[in-house]
Formats: sequence, C-alpha cells, structure tokens
Amino acid sequence: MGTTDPASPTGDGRSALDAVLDEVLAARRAERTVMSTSADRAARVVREQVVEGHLRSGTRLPEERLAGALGVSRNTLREALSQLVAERILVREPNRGVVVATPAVVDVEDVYRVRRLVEPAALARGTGHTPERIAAVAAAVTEGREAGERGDWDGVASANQHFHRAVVSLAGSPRLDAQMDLLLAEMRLFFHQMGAPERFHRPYLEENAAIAGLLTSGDRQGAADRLDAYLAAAEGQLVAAFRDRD
Amino acid sequence: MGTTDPASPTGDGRSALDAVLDEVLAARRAERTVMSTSADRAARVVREQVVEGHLRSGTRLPEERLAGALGVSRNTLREALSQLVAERILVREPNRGVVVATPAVVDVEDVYRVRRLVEPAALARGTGHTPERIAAVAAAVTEGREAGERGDWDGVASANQHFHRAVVSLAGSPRLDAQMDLLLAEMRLFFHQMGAPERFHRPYLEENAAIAGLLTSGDRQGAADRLDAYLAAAEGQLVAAFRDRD
DNA sequence: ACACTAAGGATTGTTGAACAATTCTTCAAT
DNA sequence: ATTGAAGAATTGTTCAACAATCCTTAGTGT
Repeated sequence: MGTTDPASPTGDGRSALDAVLDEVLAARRAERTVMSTSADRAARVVREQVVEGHLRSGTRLPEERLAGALGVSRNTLREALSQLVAERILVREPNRGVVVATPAVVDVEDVYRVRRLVEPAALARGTGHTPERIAAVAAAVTEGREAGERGDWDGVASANQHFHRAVVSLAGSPRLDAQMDLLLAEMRLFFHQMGAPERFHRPYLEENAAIAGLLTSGDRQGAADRLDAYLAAAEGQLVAAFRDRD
Repeated sequence: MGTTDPASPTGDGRSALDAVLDEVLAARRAERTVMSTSADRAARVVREQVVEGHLRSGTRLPEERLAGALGVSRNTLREALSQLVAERILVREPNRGVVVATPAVVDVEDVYRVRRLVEPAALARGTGHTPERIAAVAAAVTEGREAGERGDWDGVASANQHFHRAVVSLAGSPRLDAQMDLLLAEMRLFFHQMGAPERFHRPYLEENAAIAGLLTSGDRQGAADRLDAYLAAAEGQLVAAFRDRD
C-alpha cells in the first residue's frame, strides 16, 4: 500500500504522523474514560457496598454524610445516586432521599421472567457461539467446582453468577451483557435479603456442569431446555424463601 | 375478611383508617413521582428532541446554553445528560462535552442481535400471553394499516414501533419493556441517520399482520420464526443503508 | 505559501454555599 | 395516649467560582 513513508511532509494533507498522533490521543481519552468521572467512581463504590451486602436493604443514605465519606461534593454524589436508582439498586423516595432497595416477590418474579426468556434463547440460538465464549462457560463450571471442593461458598455463588453471565455472553452482545450485569446485581440483593446462600447454590453446581456438557457436545436445544428447568426451580426456591420472610 | 369495621379504635394497633391513609400518602407520592424531578423532565425534553430528529447526530450540546434554554441549572442539566448517556442516546467525550450519538454499523448489528433474541422468544414462549396483550399486538397492526391507507408514513413508522413493543410486552415484564424502550429509541436514531423511512417500513405492514394472525391462531412458533426472518431482513436493509453512507 | 508555537478565550468537571420546601423530632398540652 | 406546634434536619435546586482541558487565532519563522 505505498505511502508508509514516515513523515511524508505533503501530499494527502494528512501525514502518517497525524494518524499516529490521532491514535495516541484516542488512547489517552480511552484511558481517562476508564477512571471516568467522579460521579461514576462514587457510584461504583456505593454499588459495591450494596451488592456485597454491607449496606442492607432499607438503609437510608443521607447525602451530606455519604458525600463526605466518599470525598465528593453533594452535587456529584447526587448524580451517582441517580445512576444507581436507574439500576434499581437504590430507590428514591421524593423529599425523603434515597434508600437501598428492598426487593419484593414481584421483583424476583420479573427478574426470572427476563432470565428465563434470555438465557435459554442465548443457548438455543447458535449465533455468536465462538469457541472462546463456549470455553468461558466451561471455565465458570470448573471455577464453581473448585470453589465447592474447598468449601468456599462465596466462591461458588460468584462462579454461579459467572456461569450465567457467560451463557448470556454467548450471544456476543454488549447491550445484552450490560443488561445481564444489572440483573445479576439485583440477584445479589435478593440473596442478601434471604440469607443462607450456600444451601441455595449447592445443587446447581452439577446442573451447570450438565448444561455446559450439552453445550459443548453441540446439543444446544437440550442445554436450553435444561437451563429453563433450572431457572424455574431456582425461582421457585427464591420465591418460597421470600414468602417465608413476610 | 372479618374486620371491615370502619374506624375500629383499638385492637390490631393499626386501624382500617391507617391503611387508607397510607394508601392516600402513597398515591400522593406516586403522583409527585410522575412529575418527577427537574432532571428527569429535562432529560425527557432532550430525549424527545433527539429521537424526533430535531437534534441531529453529532451535534454538540453546550451545557450553559442548553441549561438556559431548559430553564434549569447547569448541575441539574448535567444529571439529565448523564442519564441520556447511559441510554446511549448521547455520548460523552471527556472534557469536550456531550454530543448526540452517531450510531455505527456495529450498533445496528448489536441492537438487532438483542431484538432477534428477545422478540421471537417473547412470541414463542407462551408465558404471559394474556388476551389483552395479544389484542395490543393486533391493535398495533390495524393502527399501521390505517396510517398506511391515509399515507401517513410517520404514523406507519410509529405503529411499527408499537407493534414490536407490544410483542415484547407479551412477556409481561416491566424490566424487559423498559429495555425495549431504549432499543426502540436507538432505532429511531438509526432511521434519522439514513433517511427515507417510508420505503423502509412499507413492506413490513403485511409482515406484522401475518405475524399477528399466526399469534392469534395459536401458532406461536410459526409467529416467532416469521418474526425472526422479518428482523433479519430489516437488519440487512439497515446495514446496507448504513454502509452506503460511508 | 506552509508548518509550528504561544497566548487568549471558551467549555467542562467539580466544588461550596445558599435557600425554599418538605419531612422528621421533640416536647409540651390536653 | 393523642394532638399540635415549634425547631432541627434533609432534600431539591440554584448560583457562583475555579482548575483543567480544549479550541481558536494570531503571530513567528522558514
């Protein structure tokens, strides 16, 4: 392709140097996008505290104190909180502030409505199933098995989330992945509200393994059907646990 | 049943009156939630201007002037803009502000990736298919037919969106509906970037009718398959139109 | 004519303080 | 034990400021 001449002074108007400089600039911008804005960082911290269970459902988040703790102005914090409200992790009560969401049975049902529609479909449709993505599903299975063997139940729960995340990622859609992340964050809220996560995730280790096996063997529809049944059972358990806690 | 005694003074601690008053309070709060915050209103106005095509792709949105025009402070506007960035309607360029998103081919492909996964699945799975929701699908078809008969192509486009929205709503999931609204807003951005919406929507009137027919006749899988083909064709057209514009 | 540089102006990211409106608390009076 | 009213605290929102960054432009040298 000809003009790989470094620093060609004239001609196309844009020298090869210009192209390189553009690239450098774009890289710097992308880099800065990672550290992102102050509000995004604040949102990330609060979200982490909520999904980790350190901020329990129903706790009120006073803006002044929280802003102080995060080392950020009240205005900036407000932007962060709005973001988390949009993610359904927090709930805004007009003139009363923001509280950590307390999911109800309808929320569990709706999250599973979406998951049961999306996850089996991602398995059944072959589109996007690259070897790497299929390998990611298998990797989540072994991650869960290893965590189970050393009795690390938090690890099992985490691996389980990775499994379902990997299933959705089979489709290869950034938008779908982002949506799934929100749903999984909500799931963690559910778990914190009932407690006893170990019992809950234990039996699904083998389920995940079976589904991954069907997937790698090429039986996509079988994998999808099995996942649907899996999700139905899990939803039933969760809803039952929620109803007990009323 | 039983204690429908009005104003029972003691006993359960909470009288029936208390319950009513709680309801009134909740209603007032819900009411106020509708008018919502100042930032939400600003976001709605800007979003409307973008999806209606009055603010074209790539136009920069200076905060000071825009805030002035909307009668809102720069801080509040900022919150609104962040929301729209999260919806992918706007794009934030660090230290350079916010511009109306200019979708690329990858965006079209990804939106259709999600739609082709979700919409056929919503049809094929019977769950949630109440008579009212099925009627809503049929209503969107007649809305489109009538708009076509009087040559109202904007109306056809709008009805087409209502059709797909109704298809997803068959599942009866608020979360899925919200997600679909975002995708449809992105779709409108796509259309504005290519132009000529009449040619695009015209042939799909009959498709919609056929799909609705299959649905009402109980052939859910047939409806799903046909919708999948429909979406594949539409995506192909859109992508082709996008590639021309490069 | 052309590329390079420096200065100046404009815009963004973020903060701090303010203030009306609303909600929560306290506490006395019935 | 309820009610009511005063007072404190919090939210929703605005305004003004400032450093950091970007954009423009005019000038400089070649």
